[in-house]
Parts: sequence; structure tokens; C-alpha cells
Amino acid sequence: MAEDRDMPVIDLQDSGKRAALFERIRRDHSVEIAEDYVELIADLIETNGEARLVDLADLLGVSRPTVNNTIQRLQKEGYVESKPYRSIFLTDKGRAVAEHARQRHHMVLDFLHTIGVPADIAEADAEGLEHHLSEQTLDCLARATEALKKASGHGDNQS
Amino acid sequence: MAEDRDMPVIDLQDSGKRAALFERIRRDHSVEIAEDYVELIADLIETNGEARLVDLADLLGVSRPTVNNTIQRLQKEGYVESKPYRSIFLTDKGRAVAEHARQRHHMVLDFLHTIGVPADIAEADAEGLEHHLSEQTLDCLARATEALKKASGHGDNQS
DNA sequence: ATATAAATTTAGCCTATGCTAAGTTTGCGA
DNA sequence: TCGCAAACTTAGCATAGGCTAAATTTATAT
Repeated sequence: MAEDRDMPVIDLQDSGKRAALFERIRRDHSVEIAEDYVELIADLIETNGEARLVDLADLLGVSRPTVNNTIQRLQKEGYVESKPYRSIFLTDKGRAVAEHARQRHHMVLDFLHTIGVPADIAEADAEGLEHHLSEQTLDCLARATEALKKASGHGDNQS
Repeated sequence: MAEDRDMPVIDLQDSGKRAALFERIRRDHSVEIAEDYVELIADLIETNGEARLVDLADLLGVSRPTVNNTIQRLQKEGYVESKPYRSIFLTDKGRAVAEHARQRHHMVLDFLHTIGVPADIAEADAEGLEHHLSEQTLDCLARATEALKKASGHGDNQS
């Protein structure tokens, strides 16, 4: 069991590089919620014709005031638009983010299904993963998914 | 490319299921930081013999008081132990979490390398992804990595 | 031995995200 | 039309995670 195991080998010298990684994580967090909201708002508008605060709260599992707060932040940041007591709309910026988020969501889900993760677990994990993929990783993931599909179904592909 | 595309199809009926997914995300967030700290503390102890607050702060890219706050929370939650003005130690619980986190980190990194993500991008993405993988997905990911390695190098491709 | 530097802690502030309880507005039905 | 219920907002609170500035403690070097 004497592999290379860990080799953490921390350069206390240049901690800046490592610090930058964590900085990205922290930055991502604030974007994550925006993406979840915006994606859900897009879905609601498509299926219901409008996005109401009360539906968002139910679907997100948080209280109405919480949604209200966040919507106001998202409005300040230019993702959504809404007038008091009216339903919520996406700005162009918001729509772009929603579309992007949805693409990533589909891709991650497709990948997870392809490697054999059960549907419900895939749904849950995708929700967490989709916010942490760079464009390049997304590309590689798409190619890997294709490769795996071909490899597994080379004789006969089910589904 | 006219696939099934979106099909959001929101069940306003049972929003509980969807809400549970987001609840998991929120819960994960509080665990994420704990994992990052604990993993880093383990690395520091291995390489330096001890984990000092000042090194953690530098490596994480946050201020010393911030680390101090978090360490105190982690102590309350039973991950670490430290007496005032002394360096930081892991509890058994903390060591277990660190080991688990490290395994996941390695696995994610191995996978990302295998699908051709450049090393520096893989490092950055792994940092975000590793906290959002269920055990089952981790298993599937390990198998997929093996499959891809075999597939790409089955004749004798270089590296 | 003691001054000084380095490390840690405390105090006080900010923002984001949650909450409940208590107003307002809107809109529908009688 | 007008009252009431549902939807939304405001107010006030909590926690987590950031920060800077100012103690305080520890360790080092002369």
C-alpha cells in the first residue's frame, strides 16, 4: 500500500496559486444561487406563462420573503426584472444565463446517466455539479460521454 | 439537433421533491468549507508537522481572523482541536473527513485528466466538483475512468 | 532578560441567505 | 362593489463567512 498515495507537497512559498482556487469557489457560490433561480424562472415562464414568487418559493423549498430578498438582489445585478406585486421576468442577461445553465444541466445529466448513475441520484448530483464546470471541462465531458456511449453500446445500444 | 432539448415540465403539484434537491445543495455548502479546511490541515500536518493558522490563511487566501472564526466553528462541530495560541489538530472525525475528501479529490482529478482536461483547469474544477459527488456517482465515475483509460490505450497509444 | 516581532484573538463591521410575524396590495367571488 | 383570501413586502432576527483595526500572547534575538 505504498503508492504515491498523497504527495500533498504544499508550497508554502507560493500559496497564491492555491488561494486563487478557493477564491474561485467562493465567487462561484454567489453565482450558483443566481443560476438556480434564473433557470427555474425560465422553466416556470415556459410551462406556466409566468413566474410567481410563491411558486419559486415552493419549488426551491424556501420561504417567500427569502425569495423576495434574492429576487431583489438578482434585479440589482441585472438578471431579472419585476415590478412590485407583479410576476418576475428575465432580462436578456438572465435569459442567457438560464440557457447556459440548462445546457450544462442536460450535459451533466446525460453524462451521469451514461456512466450508470440511477436517475434520482443523477438529478440530485447534477444540481450540485453543474455550477462547477469550466467550459473546457464541459467540452471534454461531452466527448467522454460520446466515447462511453459508443464503447458500451458497440454491439447493440439499448435506449 | 432537434433533440428533446428541454422539457422542463415542472410539477407544481409536488414541488417537495425538487425542493429537497436544493435543500441538499444548501446543506452541502456548510460542509464544503469544513472539508476544504480539514483537507488542508491534514496536508499541512503531513508536510510541515503542524498546521498553523497563518499558513491556512495564506493557502486559503482569507484573513487570519476569518480562519480563526472558522476553526472555532469546526472545533464546536468536532472536526478539529486546538488550544488558544497553539496549532491546530484534527480529531478522529476530522481525519476521517480529510481522508475521504482526499480520495474523492484524487478520483475526480484522475477522471478529469483521463478525459483530457489540462492539469491546471482540472485542479481548479476538481476543487469545486469534489464536494458534490454521492458515493454511487463516485463508484460509477471510477468505473468510467477505467473504461476510458482502457478504451484510449487499448492498442498502445502513447500515454 | 527583555524588547520586539510574529502569531493569534477580540471587537466591530459588512453582505448573503435563511427565518417568522406582521403589514400591504391585488384580485376574485358573492 | 366590496370584503376577504391569496400574494407580496417590510421589519426584525439569526448564522455563516468575509473584512480591518486593535488587543493580547508567544517566541525570538540581542
